[in-house]
Amino acid sequence: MARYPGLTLRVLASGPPAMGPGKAALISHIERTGSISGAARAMGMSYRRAWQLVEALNDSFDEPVVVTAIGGRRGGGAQVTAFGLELVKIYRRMEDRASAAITADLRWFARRQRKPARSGTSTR
Amino acid sequence: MARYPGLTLRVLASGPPAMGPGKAALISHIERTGSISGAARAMGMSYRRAWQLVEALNDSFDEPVVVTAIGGRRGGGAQVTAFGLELVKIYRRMEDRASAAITADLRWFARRQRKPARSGTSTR
DNA sequence: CGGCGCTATATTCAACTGGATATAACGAAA
DNA sequence: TTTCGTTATATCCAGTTGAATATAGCGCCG
Repeated sequence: MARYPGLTLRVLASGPPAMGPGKAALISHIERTGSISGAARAMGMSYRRAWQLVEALNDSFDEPVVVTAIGGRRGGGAQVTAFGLELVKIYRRMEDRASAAITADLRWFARRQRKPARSGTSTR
Repeated sequence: MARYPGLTLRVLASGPPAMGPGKAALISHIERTGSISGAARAMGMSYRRAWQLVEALNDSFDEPVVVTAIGGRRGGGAQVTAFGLELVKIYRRMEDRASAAITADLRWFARRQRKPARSGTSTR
Protein backbone atom coordinates (compact mmCIF):
# COMPACT_ATOMS: atom_id res chain seq x y z
CA MET A 1 0.00 0.00 0.00
CA ALA A 2 2.79 2.35 0.82
CA ARG A 3 4.40 3.27 -2.44
CA TYR A 4 7.42 4.66 -0.71
CA PRO A 5 8.54 2.46 2.13
CA GLY A 6 9.28 4.58 5.13
CA LEU A 7 7.38 7.64 4.06
CA THR A 8 3.87 8.75 4.73
CA LEU A 9 2.70 11.99 3.23
CA ARG A 10 -0.42 13.69 4.37
CA VAL A 11 -1.76 16.96 3.04
CA LEU A 12 -3.59 18.92 5.67
CA ALA A 13 -6.23 21.55 5.28
CA SER A 14 -7.53 23.11 8.43
CA GLY A 15 -8.16 20.15 10.63
CA PRO A 16 -8.36 16.64 9.28
CA PRO A 17 -6.10 15.54 6.43
CA ALA A 18 -7.60 16.39 3.06
CA MET A 19 -5.46 13.90 1.22
CA GLY A 20 -3.39 10.89 2.14
CA PRO A 21 -2.37 7.48 0.88
CA GLY A 22 -5.71 5.88 1.73
CA LYS A 23 -7.82 8.38 -0.14
CA ALA A 24 -5.49 8.32 -3.11
CA ALA A 25 -5.82 4.57 -3.34
CA LEU A 26 -9.57 4.75 -2.93
CA ILE A 27 -9.96 7.21 -5.77
CA SER A 28 -7.90 5.02 -8.05
CA HIS A 29 -10.01 2.01 -7.17
CA ILE A 30 -13.21 3.91 -7.81
CA GLU A 31 -11.87 4.95 -11.17
CA ARG A 32 -11.10 1.35 -11.97
CA THR A 33 -14.24 -0.32 -10.64
CA GLY A 34 -16.77 2.40 -11.38
CA SER A 35 -18.33 2.27 -7.94
CA ILE A 36 -17.66 3.06 -4.33
CA SER A 37 -18.74 -0.38 -3.23
CA GLY A 38 -16.53 -2.04 -5.81
CA ALA A 39 -13.57 -0.02 -4.64
CA ALA A 40 -14.37 -0.84 -1.02
CA ARG A 41 -14.50 -4.52 -1.80
CA ALA A 42 -11.23 -4.37 -3.68
CA MET A 43 -9.58 -2.67 -0.74
CA GLY A 44 -11.13 -4.85 1.93
CA MET A 45 -12.79 -1.77 3.34
CA SER A 46 -16.35 -1.39 4.54
CA TYR A 47 -18.68 0.43 2.17
CA ARG A 48 -19.54 2.83 4.94
CA ARG A 49 -15.97 3.86 5.44
CA ALA A 50 -15.33 4.23 1.72
CA TRP A 51 -18.43 6.35 1.38
CA GLN A 52 -17.36 8.54 4.27
CA LEU A 53 -13.97 9.09 2.70
CA VAL A 54 -15.61 10.09 -0.57
CA GLU A 55 -17.84 12.48 1.30
CA ALA A 56 -14.84 13.97 3.09
CA LEU A 57 -13.03 14.36 -0.22
CA ASN A 58 -15.93 16.12 -1.85
CA ASP A 59 -16.27 18.36 1.18
CA SER A 60 -12.59 19.24 1.18
CA PHE A 61 -12.38 20.85 -2.21
CA ASP A 62 -14.12 23.41 -4.35
CA GLU A 63 -14.89 20.91 -7.02
CA PRO A 64 -16.25 17.40 -6.57
CA VAL A 65 -13.72 14.59 -6.66
CA VAL A 66 -16.19 11.77 -7.17
CA VAL A 67 -19.68 12.03 -8.57
CA THR A 68 -22.24 9.34 -7.92
CA ALA A 69 -25.39 8.06 -9.55
CA ILE A 70 -28.24 6.25 -7.87
CA GLY A 71 -30.20 3.52 -9.55
CA GLY A 72 -30.01 2.53 -13.17
CA ARG A 73 -28.58 -0.29 -15.18
CA ARG A 74 -25.95 -1.36 -12.74
CA GLY A 75 -27.69 0.05 -9.71
CA GLY A 76 -25.81 3.27 -9.94
CA GLY A 77 -22.14 3.93 -9.62
CA ALA A 78 -19.43 6.42 -8.99
CA GLN A 79 -17.14 8.25 -11.30
CA VAL A 80 -13.94 10.12 -10.64
CA THR A 81 -14.04 13.64 -12.03
CA ALA A 82 -11.28 15.19 -14.08
CA PHE A 83 -10.45 17.19 -11.00
CA GLY A 84 -10.25 14.00 -8.97
CA LEU A 85 -7.84 12.49 -11.44
CA GLU A 86 -5.68 15.57 -11.34
CA LEU A 87 -5.80 15.46 -7.56
CA VAL A 88 -4.39 11.97 -7.50
CA LYS A 89 -1.83 12.79 -10.12
CA ILE A 90 -0.54 15.73 -8.18
CA TYR A 91 -0.58 13.83 -4.93
CA ARG A 92 1.48 11.08 -6.50
CA ARG A 93 3.89 13.65 -7.78
CA MET A 94 4.20 15.05 -4.29
CA GLU A 95 5.02 11.59 -3.02
CA ASP A 96 7.62 11.22 -5.73
CA ARG A 97 9.23 14.53 -5.00
CA ALA A 98 9.11 14.28 -1.24
CA SER A 99 10.48 10.77 -1.38
CA ALA A 100 13.31 11.76 -3.66
CA ALA A 101 14.16 14.67 -1.41
CA ILE A 102 14.66 12.51 1.64
CA THR A 103 15.91 9.17 0.39
CA ALA A 104 19.29 9.72 1.97
CA ASP A 105 17.76 10.50 5.35
CA LEU A 106 15.37 7.59 5.05
CA ARG A 107 18.34 5.33 4.62
CA TRP A 108 19.82 6.81 7.78
CA PHE A 109 16.63 5.85 9.59
CA ALA A 110 16.46 2.40 8.10
CA ARG A 111 20.01 1.77 9.15
CA ARG A 112 19.34 2.29 12.82
CA GLN A 113 15.88 1.03 13.24
CA ARG A 114 15.60 -1.99 15.45
CA LYS A 115 14.07 -4.80 13.49
CA PRO A 116 13.83 -7.65 16.05
CA ALA A 117 10.51 -9.46 16.26
CA ARG A 118 8.26 -8.15 18.94
CA SER A 119 7.33 -10.33 21.85
CA GLY A 120 7.19 -9.02 25.34
CA THR A 121 9.81 -6.40 24.91
CA SER A 122 8.04 -3.31 26.02
CA THR A 123 5.71 -3.50 28.96
CA ARG A 124 8.14 -4.91 31.47
CA MET B 1 2.74 22.70 16.09
CA ALA B 2 2.99 21.92 12.42
CA ARG B 3 6.13 23.59 11.24
CA TYR B 4 5.09 23.31 7.66
CA PRO B 5 1.48 24.18 7.13
CA GLY B 6 -0.09 21.59 4.91
CA LEU B 7 2.50 18.91 5.36
CA THR B 8 2.75 16.02 7.76
CA LEU B 9 5.74 13.78 7.55
CA ARG B 10 5.85 10.43 9.22
CA VAL B 11 8.71 8.00 9.10
CA LEU B 12 7.57 4.42 9.25
CA ALA B 13 9.40 1.36 10.37
CA SER B 14 7.52 -1.90 10.19
CA GLY B 15 4.18 -1.04 11.66
CA PRO B 16 3.68 2.05 13.75
CA PRO B 17 5.43 5.29 12.86
CA ALA B 18 8.88 5.48 14.39
CA MET B 19 9.06 9.22 14.08
CA GLY B 20 6.63 12.03 13.53
CA PRO B 21 5.93 15.61 14.52
CA GLY B 22 4.66 14.70 17.98
CA LYS B 23 7.68 12.67 18.97
CA ALA B 24 10.04 15.28 17.58
CA ALA B 25 8.41 17.97 19.68
CA LEU B 26 8.43 15.75 22.73
CA ILE B 27 12.15 15.08 22.45
CA SER B 28 12.87 18.77 22.16
CA HIS B 29 10.79 19.51 25.22
CA ILE B 30 12.53 16.80 27.20
CA GLU B 31 15.85 18.28 26.21
CA ARG B 32 14.69 21.66 27.40
CA THR B 33 12.95 20.66 30.63
CA GLY B 34 15.13 17.77 31.70
CA SER B 35 12.23 15.48 32.42
CA ILE B 36 9.45 13.55 30.77
CA SER B 37 6.85 14.98 33.11
CA GLY B 38 8.08 18.52 32.50
CA ALA B 39 7.86 18.01 28.77
CA ALA B 40 4.40 16.51 29.13
CA ARG B 41 3.22 19.48 31.16
CA ALA B 42 4.68 21.90 28.64
CA MET B 43 2.87 20.13 25.85
CA GLY B 44 -0.41 19.69 27.67
CA MET B 45 0.02 15.96 27.35
CA SER B 46 -0.56 13.34 30.01
CA TYR B 47 2.56 11.91 31.60
CA ARG B 48 1.39 8.48 30.66
CA ARG B 49 1.24 9.30 26.99
CA ALA B 50 4.60 11.06 27.02
CA TRP B 51 6.18 8.13 28.76
CA GLN B 52 4.67 5.72 26.25
CA LEU B 53 6.06 7.76 23.38
CA VAL B 54 9.50 7.73 24.94
CA GLU B 55 9.24 3.99 25.39
CA ALA B 56 8.21 3.61 21.76
CA LEU B 57 11.13 5.75 20.65
CA ASN B 58 13.63 3.76 22.63
CA ASP B 59 12.15 0.55 21.30
CA SER B 60 12.29 1.76 17.71
CA PHE B 61 16.01 2.24 17.42
CA ASP B 62 19.27 0.49 18.13
CA GLU B 63 20.38 3.18 20.47
CA PRO B 64 18.36 4.86 23.22
CA VAL B 65 16.87 8.23 22.38
CA VAL B 66 16.11 9.27 25.94
CA VAL B 67 17.73 7.98 29.12
CA THR B 68 16.02 8.34 32.46
CA ALA B 69 17.02 8.46 36.11
CA ILE B 70 14.85 7.59 39.08
CA GLY B 71 15.08 9.36 42.40
CA GLY B 72 17.62 11.93 43.45
CA ARG B 73 17.78 15.60 44.07
CA ARG B 74 15.03 16.55 41.72
CA GLY B 75 13.30 13.21 41.86
CA GLY B 76 15.01 11.95 38.78
CA GLY B 77 14.80 13.16 35.23
CA ALA B 78 15.28 12.40 31.61
CA GLN B 79 18.00 13.28 29.19
CA VAL B 80 18.10 13.22 25.44
CA THR B 81 21.05 11.23 24.13
CA ALA B 82 23.39 12.44 21.41
CA PHE B 83 21.65 9.98 19.16
CA GLY B 84 18.31 11.47 20.12
CA LEU B 85 19.50 14.93 19.22
CA GLU B 86 20.77 13.70 15.89
CA LEU B 87 17.47 11.96 15.32
CA VAL B 88 15.55 15.20 15.72
CA LYS B 89 18.03 17.12 13.64
CA ILE B 90 17.70 14.70 10.77
CA TYR B 91 13.95 14.57 11.08
CA ARG B 92 13.80 18.35 10.89
CA ARG B 93 16.00 18.26 7.84
CA MET B 94 13.64 15.78 6.25
CA GLU B 95 10.77 18.13 6.93
CA ASP B 96 12.70 20.96 5.37
CA ARG B 97 13.61 19.02 2.28
CA ALA B 98 10.25 17.38 1.78
CA SER B 99 8.51 20.68 2.26
CA ALA B 100 10.74 22.46 -0.20
CA ALA B 101 10.21 19.70 -2.73
CA ILE B 102 6.45 20.09 -2.75
CA THR B 103 5.76 23.74 -2.03
CA ALA B 104 4.44 24.29 -5.52
CA ASP B 105 2.04 21.38 -5.22
CA LEU B 106 1.00 22.45 -1.74
CA ARG B 107 0.01 25.78 -3.19
CA TRP B 108 -2.08 23.96 -5.76
CA PHE B 109 -3.88 22.22 -2.91
CA ALA B 110 -4.32 25.36 -0.88
CA ARG B 111 -5.81 27.09 -3.86
CA ARG B 112 -8.68 24.64 -4.23
CA GLN B 113 -9.37 23.64 -0.73
CA ARG B 114 -12.74 24.69 0.48
CA LYS B 115 -12.34 26.94 3.46
CA PRO B 116 -15.96 27.79 4.41
CA ALA B 117 -16.87 27.43 8.05
CA ARG B 118 -18.40 24.10 8.82
CA SER B 119 -22.02 23.93 9.80
CA GLY B 120 -24.33 21.40 8.27
CA THR B 121 -22.60 21.16 4.97
CA SER B 122 -21.90 17.49 4.69
CA THR B 123 -24.57 15.15 5.93
CA ARG B 124 -27.33 16.13 3.60
C1' DC C 1 -43.52 -4.29 -13.12
C1' DG C 2 -40.41 -6.72 -10.42
C1' DG C 3 -35.62 -7.51 -9.53
C1' DC C 4 -30.95 -6.16 -9.24
C1' DG C 5 -27.04 -3.54 -7.62
C1' DC C 6 -25.61 0.52 -5.85
C1' DT C 7 -25.97 4.91 -3.17
C1' DA C 8 -27.28 6.80 1.17
C1' DT C 9 -28.04 6.57 5.96
C1' DA C 10 -29.17 5.04 10.80
C1' DT C 11 -28.21 2.02 14.49
C1' DT C 12 -25.69 -1.06 17.29
C1' DC C 13 -21.56 -3.00 19.08
C1' DA C 14 -16.71 -4.18 19.90
C1' DA C 15 -12.11 -2.59 20.06
C1' DC C 16 -8.89 0.74 20.65
C1' DT C 17 -7.11 5.11 22.60
C1' DG C 18 -5.95 8.16 25.74
C1' DG C 19 -7.07 10.70 30.14
C1' DA C 20 -7.52 10.51 35.06
C1' DT C 21 -6.11 8.55 39.05
C1' DA C 22 -3.49 5.96 42.34
C1' DT C 23 0.59 4.02 43.97
C1' DA C 24 5.21 2.16 44.51
C1' DA C 25 10.10 2.81 44.14
C1' DC C 26 13.85 5.65 44.20
C1' DG C 27 17.66 8.57 45.78
C1' DA C 28 19.65 13.04 46.85
C1' DA C 29 19.25 16.75 49.94
C1' DA C 30 17.63 19.11 53.97
C1' DT D 1 15.14 9.96 58.32
C1' DT D 2 11.79 12.75 56.32
C1' DT D 3 10.65 15.22 52.31
C1' DC D 4 10.20 15.84 47.48
C1' DG D 5 9.70 15.35 42.46
C1' DT D 6 10.20 12.10 39.22
C1' DT D 7 10.06 7.54 36.87
C1' DA D 8 7.36 3.51 36.26
C1' DT D 9 3.19 1.05 36.23
C1' DA D 10 -1.64 -0.61 37.01
C1' DT D 11 -6.46 0.26 36.95
C1' DC D 12 -10.61 2.36 35.51
C1' DC D 13 -13.38 5.03 32.51
C1' DA D 14 -15.02 7.94 28.64
C1' DG D 15 -14.72 9.14 23.95
C1' DT D 16 -13.80 7.76 19.35
C1' DT D 17 -13.48 4.71 15.61
C1' DG D 18 -14.87 1.64 12.49
C1' DA D 19 -17.15 -2.75 11.41
C1' DA D 20 -21.48 -5.08 10.98
C1' DT D 21 -26.08 -4.86 10.06
C1' DA D 22 -30.34 -3.14 8.38
C1' DT D 23 -33.11 -0.47 5.43
C1' DA D 24 -34.76 2.84 2.15
C1' DG D 25 -34.65 4.87 -2.41
C1' DC D 26 -33.51 4.77 -7.01
C1' DG D 27 -33.68 3.72 -12.01
C1' DC D 28 -32.65 0.75 -15.90
C1' DC D 29 -33.49 -3.70 -17.90
C1' DG D 30 -35.44 -8.02 -18.65
